[in-house]
Amino acid sequence: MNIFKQYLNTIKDLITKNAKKLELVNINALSGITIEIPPDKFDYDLSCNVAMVLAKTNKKNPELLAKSMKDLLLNNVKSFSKVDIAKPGFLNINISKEALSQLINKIIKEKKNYGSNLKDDKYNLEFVSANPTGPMHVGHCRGAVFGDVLANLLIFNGNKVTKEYYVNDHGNQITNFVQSVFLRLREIKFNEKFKNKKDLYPGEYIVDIAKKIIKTKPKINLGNLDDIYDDLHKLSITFSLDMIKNDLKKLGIIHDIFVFESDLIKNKIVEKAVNKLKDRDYVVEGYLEAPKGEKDKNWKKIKRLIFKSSVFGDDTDRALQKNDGSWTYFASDVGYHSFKISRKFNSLINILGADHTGYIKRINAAVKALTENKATLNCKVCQLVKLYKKGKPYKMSKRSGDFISVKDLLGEVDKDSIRFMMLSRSNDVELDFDFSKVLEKNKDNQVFYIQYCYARINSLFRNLKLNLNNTFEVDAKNFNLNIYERKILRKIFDWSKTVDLASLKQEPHRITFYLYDLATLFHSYWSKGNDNEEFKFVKDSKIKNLNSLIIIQLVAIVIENGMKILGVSLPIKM
RNA sequence: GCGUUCGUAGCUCAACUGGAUAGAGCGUCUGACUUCGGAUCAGAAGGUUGAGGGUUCAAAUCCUUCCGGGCGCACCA
Repeated sequence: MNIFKQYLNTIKDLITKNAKKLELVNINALSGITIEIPPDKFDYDLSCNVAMVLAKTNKKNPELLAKSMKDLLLNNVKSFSKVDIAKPGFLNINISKEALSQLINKIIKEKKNYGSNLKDDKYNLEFVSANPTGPMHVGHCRGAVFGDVLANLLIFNGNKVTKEYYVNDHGNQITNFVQSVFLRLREIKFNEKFKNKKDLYPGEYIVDIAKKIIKTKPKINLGNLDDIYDDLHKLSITFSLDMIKNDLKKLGIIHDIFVFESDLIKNKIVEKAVNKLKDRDYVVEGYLEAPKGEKDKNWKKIKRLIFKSSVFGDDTDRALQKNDGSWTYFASDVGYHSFKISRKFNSLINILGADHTGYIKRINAAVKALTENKATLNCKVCQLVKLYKKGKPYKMSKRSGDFISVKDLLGEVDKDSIRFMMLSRSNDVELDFDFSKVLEKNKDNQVFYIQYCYARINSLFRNLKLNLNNTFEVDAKNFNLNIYERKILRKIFDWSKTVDLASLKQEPHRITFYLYDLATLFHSYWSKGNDNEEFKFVKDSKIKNLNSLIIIQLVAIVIENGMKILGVSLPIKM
């Protein structure tokens, strides 16, 4: 249930039907009208800009138009008890008591689904996709949480989502990785000291992988890498990926599908995708210009397949083949995206780290070329995370090189706090994460603040010996809400809109901000009873007004729904 | 240099894809509570939304030119 959409349609219909009466010639602009909660200082439930929008296209005075609309609304919409006009031409509306009680009953009925807008799209969401050459670090962590929560959000809003991880298990870096594992194996078996050469992976986690390989295949023949390469490749990737999966699991993240680059190549999916582009005349065999700026020693002028991505707005055309004729990373990714497209999603989403911004145009171009501009690919970029401890930059890395691993982070902070903090900023802004703050139990700590709000509600129900999960009916006869309850109720109505907007813009951080605001309203109301007897809602261990209790229950319902989307736990006692 | 992204209160950030007097938190200054209605609450001060120009009833938001920070600019992944 979304009351904004509901009443927006009511108003639109009414105005369309009465266009003549209102002397409106042009009502095309109706698509631009919105309904929202008015600013805090106005004591109204809804606010609509319709008069201002239509005044423009019909060359009318907005305030006069608003006046005639006001009468129209009051005479025709039963649920509106009051309509006023504010300065430039806003219509401010109050909903009648009867309608409000019905709306509340509806929300309580919907409960766990309240806020969902019952969309029905099929999304493909690719996220994390960290190279299996090493452990996950903090940079991956933000994208991981972002992707997972975005998936939860879209699912909550009614959609189907496939969560995918693309495993780059092919190419030079992987060859180097497997070679590093091989050398570590020899180190263990033959006591050959591992010498760190350029391009090899020195990290100690390679030793762990080697140890696991020896455990599963004690008799592995370490004479020559080439002889065992395929086997060793498979084992190394499996164990390395296990390490990543394990970190993800601790963060509460589980992917539906892992797609392996090597499989795409083996099964000719890359080749077929490139052929498709060839058929459409987006591929040429030719020469690329030498890269400008720094001179690249390895650069050779060789005839190769090139994708004309500049046709679709990319800065330059992109190579599909390397010097040796094998596919580039980009070519594989074209194959991967063609594989995604073949599975008929309405929308593809890629979550990328900030260092991949430059890649977006290229892959977008590929998707456009593959689908004749039909499919939509949306690349969301997560900016950097900077870690702090007590205000000082946090640099700790026991064994993973010069970055902080997720494992290190999980040793310092719990999963709930990490998840919440990763969404405490919009994704396109850098994030400072001071995790000493997250360990405090006060207002500084937003997770705590929201959890505490929920715990308080539970404590109230406990004291009243009532079950929070019970369904209560609004007492419509005595329906009088005080100003704090009205504010809370309006915020509750806003929940479905927040969910919808966050889904539409693919911005899960809106959920965290919303929940914090709701918690603030609640805490404020709660403490009113300290100053003023009138606002105490319990007397002699009994609830004074059932409607107050229901408002509070609504808060609990929305917090439950919201925290479930975030994947953050909600203790009933703290 | 090119691309991209951001620039909002002393600090960290919001702002419903153009709406009303631009909102929170931290910090500062006041006050309430002295404890399971508990780890909070109330109030005050704090702004030319980086700068200029444009579009309109209405701009932090759109266009444009600058200034400044991040990221990227492979046949790597």
